[in-house]
Amino acid sequence: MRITSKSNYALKLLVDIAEHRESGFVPLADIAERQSISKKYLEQIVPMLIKGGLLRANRGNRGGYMLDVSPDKCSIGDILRATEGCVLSFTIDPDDVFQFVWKDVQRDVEKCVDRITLQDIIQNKNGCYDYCI
Amino acid sequence: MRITSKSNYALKLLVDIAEHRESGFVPLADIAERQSISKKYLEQIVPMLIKGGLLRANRGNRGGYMLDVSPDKCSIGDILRATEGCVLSFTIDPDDVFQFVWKDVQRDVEKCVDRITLQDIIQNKNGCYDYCI
DNA sequence: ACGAAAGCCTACTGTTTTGCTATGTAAATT
DNA sequence: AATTTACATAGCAAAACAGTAGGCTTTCGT
Repeated sequence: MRITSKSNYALKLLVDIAEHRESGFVPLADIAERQSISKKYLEQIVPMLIKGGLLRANRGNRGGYMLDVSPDKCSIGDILRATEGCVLSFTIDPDDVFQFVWKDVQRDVEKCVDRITLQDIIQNKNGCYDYCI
Repeated sequence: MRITSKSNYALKLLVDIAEHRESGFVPLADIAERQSISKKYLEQIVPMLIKGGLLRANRGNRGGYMLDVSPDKCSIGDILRATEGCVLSFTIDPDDVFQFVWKDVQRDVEKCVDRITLQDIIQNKNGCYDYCI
C-alpha cells in the first residue's frame, strides 16, 4: 500500500484553506506559494476535491476556494476517496477465493482513516496522536 | 493505497502450504498448478517470504517449501512487509509538516493487518469477519 | 465595457512500479 | 549420474505517478 504525494498535497491545501477561512475565498496562487507546491499541479487536484464535496470554488477576480464541509466533518478517508478514487484498491479477480480478506482489510483501513479529521490535524500539528487507535 | 496481486499470490501460496503441511515440503510446481499461478512468477515472490522469515526451503528431489512460522503467528502484515517492503509506504519528505499524519495512518493500518492471521483466514474461508475491528 | 485576476480543461512527458516471461545455474536426493 | 527441485538475473510491455505546458473561460473591480 502506498500514499501518493497527491494526497499529501490535497491535505496541505485543505488545511491551508481551513486556516484562512475567515478571509473568504482563498486563491490557489497563495496556497501554492505558502505550501511551495506547483500551482499547475494543484489545479489538477482541486477538481477532485470539488467533486468529492470537500471544496467550493469561485471564479474571477477575488475568487478562490473555500471548504464545503466543516473541518471536523472532513476526514483523511474523504481526502483519499477524492484524490485516489477510493481508500484502498486492489487488482484482484472479483471471484477470487481470498477476495474477502482484502475486502476486510479495506473495511478496517477505511475505519482508521475516517477517524482522523482535518480538525484533529489542525489542532494536533505537533502530533498528539489522540485520534489513533 | 493499493494491494498488489503479488501480495494476493503470496497469501494463496502460504495458505496452500499451510494446508499441505502434513505432507512435508511442498514443491512450487504443485502450488502453481493448484492455485493456477505462473510458477516462474512465484519463484520471484518466494525469496521475499523466506527473507521475511515466513518460509523455509529444501532443494533437490522431494524438496519444496514449508512454513517457518505457525499459521497463527503469520499475519497479513507480515506478508505485506515481506512482499511490498512495508505495510504502507509514502514518498513524502521526511521533514514535511504533515508527515506525522501519514505516520499515524501507517501505524493504525499496521495494527489492522497485524490482527489478521493465516489461521484466521484458513478457518474463515467463508468470510466470518471475526477478526475485524 | 474592459482588463486583470482568478479558475477550468486537456494534452504531453519522463520516471517508476507492476506483472509478468525467459534463460540459465546450483544444490540435493535417488 | 540423472533427475528434481530451488535460485539468480535479465528483459519487457503496460500502467501509474508526478509533474509541465498552453490555452480558454468566468467574474470582479473600475
